Amino acid sequence: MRRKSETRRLDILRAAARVFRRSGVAAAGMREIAEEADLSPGNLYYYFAGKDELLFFCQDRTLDRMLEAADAARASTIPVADQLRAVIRTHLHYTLDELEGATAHLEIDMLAEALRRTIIEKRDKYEHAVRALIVKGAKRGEFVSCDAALVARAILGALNWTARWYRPDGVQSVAAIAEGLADYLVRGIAAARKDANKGARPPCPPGGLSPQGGSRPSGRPPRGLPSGRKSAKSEKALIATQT
Amino acid sequence: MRRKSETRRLDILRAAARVFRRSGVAAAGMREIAEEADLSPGNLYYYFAGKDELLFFCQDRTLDRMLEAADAARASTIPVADQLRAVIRTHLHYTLDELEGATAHLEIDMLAEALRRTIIEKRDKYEHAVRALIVKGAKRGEFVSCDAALVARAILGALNWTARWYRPDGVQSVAAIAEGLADYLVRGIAAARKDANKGARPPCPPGGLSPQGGSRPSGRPPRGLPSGRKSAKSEKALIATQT
DNA sequence: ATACGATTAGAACCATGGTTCAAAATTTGA
DNA sequence: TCAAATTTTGAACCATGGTTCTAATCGTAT
Repeated sequence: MRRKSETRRLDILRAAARVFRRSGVAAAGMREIAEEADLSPGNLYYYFAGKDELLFFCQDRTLDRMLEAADAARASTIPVADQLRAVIRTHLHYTLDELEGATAHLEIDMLAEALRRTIIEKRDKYEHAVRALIVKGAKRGEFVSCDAALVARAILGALNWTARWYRPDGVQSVAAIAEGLADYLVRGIAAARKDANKGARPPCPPGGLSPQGGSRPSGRPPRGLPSGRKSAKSEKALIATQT
Repeated sequence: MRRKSETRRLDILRAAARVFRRSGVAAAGMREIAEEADLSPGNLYYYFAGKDELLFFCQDRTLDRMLEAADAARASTIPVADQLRAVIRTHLHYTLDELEGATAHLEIDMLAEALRRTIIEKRDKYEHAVRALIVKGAKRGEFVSCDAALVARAILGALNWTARWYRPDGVQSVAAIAEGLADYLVRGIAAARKDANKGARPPCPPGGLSPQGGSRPSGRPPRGLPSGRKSAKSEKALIATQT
C-alpha cells in the first residue's frame, strides 16, 4: 500500500482542475479546492506541497495529453488537413469537456519560476507540433505556403479562447464547435480547392448564419463529475514527484 | 480650474493600462501602478475610487475605441474583406501597440459585478459588429456562408490571444502580424477565389515557411491606421463618474 | 487489545495587497 | 500676503488567502 494513495491524489487533481476552470486560477482558493475534493484545507497539504504544485500537475497533465494526441495525429497516414482537424478536435475536448476538460494550462503566468520552465517547454513543444503539421501540409501541396508560426498561433489562439466563451449549457456541443472551428481554421490554409474533397470541405451546413443565443453573463458554469480515465504520462510525472 | 485635472487622470489611466498589460490585471498592484504613474499609493485614491474603477476605465476606453473603429469600417464602401481586414488591424493596434496598447479588457472576470455588466455589454456589441461584417460579406457573395457567430469568435480569439505571445522586441512588428493574421483569417471565409483580387489575396509573399517571418527595418513599429483621434465616449464616461 | 504509522481536521499564523486616514505640502483666490 | 481648497504623502488598517501546526482519528499488524 503506497503512501498517499495515487487515486486520492488524482481525485484531488481533478477537483482542482474543476475549480481552476470554474473560477479561474487566480480566484481559485485552496479552501474552495479542498471543499470540492471533499477534504479539509489542511489535509490538502498532506497530498500536495501547495497551490503551485497543484497547478503544475494540472497543467502538466493536460499538456501531456494534448501532446500525445498531436503526435498520434502526425504519425497517421490520413491527409494532413485531417490530421490538423483531429488535433483541433482533441484540443477542444481536453479544454472544454465537462468532465475531463481543464483550462489551467492557459494561465502559465501564475506559476513559480522553477515549475514554469517545464510547462513552457511543453507548451512550446505542442505549438511546434501544430506548426510542423502546417509545414508538412504546405510541402505536400495540401496547404498554401504561409507563415506557419503565425498561423499556428492563430489557430491555437482561436481554440484557447473558446474557454472564455464556451458554456456547457449553450446551444452548441463541444463536438459541433470543434467541427465548425476545424472547417474555418483549415480552410484558411487549404490549397486552391476544386471541391475535390481532399482536405477542405464545403463551408458549413447551409443552415449557417445562426445567431447563437444571447450574451452570456459571465456566470459560473455548473460543475462536472470526475471520471475514470487517466493519462499514462501524467501518472508517471505524478509519481515521480512523490516524496 | 476643474477639480481632479482630466489630463492627470488620463495619465494615470495610461500608466495603469501599461501595468495591467505588463503584469496582468491580477498581479498588478496599486503600489506598482502608483509608481508607474509617479505618485504615492495613497494619492491614487484621490483620483480613482479603487482598482476596480481603474480597471473599468481602462477596459471601457479600449472597447470604445475598437467599437468606433469597427463602426467606421462597416460604414465604408470598400469590399467587406477589406473592412474586416481594417478591423483586424485596428484591433491588434489597440491591443499590442507599445504606447497605446491595452489588454485589460481581456480579463473581464476581475471586475465587480456592477461594473462588469457595462463592459460585457460593450464587448458583446463589438463581437456583434464583427459578426455582422461576416454576414454582410456572405450576403454579398464575398464570403462563404458559414456560422458567423462561431467564426467571429474564432477571429477574435486569434486576435486576443496575441497578447499572450507578442513581445515588442520580437522579430515581427505589430503591423506585420496584423497583415499575416488578416490574410489567414479572411482567407478562411473568402468565397472561391479565382485570383480576381477581390477581397482575398495570394497566400503570402513567396518567401513563406520562414521560422519567424518577415524582416523589420528598425525602430518603432510603424503606426497603425487609426489616427490620433480620441474616443469622445470614453472621455465623457470619465467625466461622468467624476465626483 | 495495543501500538505505530497514515490520515484528517480545524484553528492559527502570516505575508500580501487593497484601502483608509490624518496631516503636511502646494496651489488658488481675494 | 493670508486663508481656503486642492493635492500629496506614507504609515497604518484590515480582509483575503496560502500555509503551518498540533492534536485527534483511523487502519492495520502483532
